[in-house]
Amino acid sequence: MAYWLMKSEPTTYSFADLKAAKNQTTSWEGVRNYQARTMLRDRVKNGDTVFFYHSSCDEPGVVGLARVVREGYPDHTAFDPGQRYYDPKSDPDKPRWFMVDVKYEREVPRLVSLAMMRDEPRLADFALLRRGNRLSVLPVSDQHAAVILELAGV
DNA sequence: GCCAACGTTGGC
DNA sequence: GCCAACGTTGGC
Repeated sequence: MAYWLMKSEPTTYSFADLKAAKNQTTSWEGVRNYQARTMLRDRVKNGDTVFFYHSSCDEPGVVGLARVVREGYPDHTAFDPGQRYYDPKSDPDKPRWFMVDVKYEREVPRLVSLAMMRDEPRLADFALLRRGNRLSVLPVSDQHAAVILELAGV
């Protein structure tokens, strides 16, 4: 099983929103970056663990764990002109964007802030911490995942 | 609100 | 194919 980190702005969709969602599950829609798209389509698998990361907020960091419960399928929000994530170039017959479903797993005993991760030498080469990183879906190695879980008190 | 770091778009 | 302009992300 692999580990992933997925970013969400809590004002848009928070970990609490996921916990309160129907079946505590949501589709991870709206990813409009090709690198992230390819991961969602081809690499994210059922049962994988997701680190739920809050971005653009008071204390950015990993706030909880989720699990992948449905593998990549077309992101239909790209087909609807009324939607925020509409993309006229995505054709239902040849979808450009993909999403997965994730399910709430647990909160972490301690929020793992971005600052904490930056201070952790064992995370020095973690992609999230690289300058200018803007990917909203990131692979997390087993080694990095173990460190994050340790910092989280899991 | 500022700004660095990208990604995308479109003229040529 | 190049590259300037523009838009977005996201920390601070």
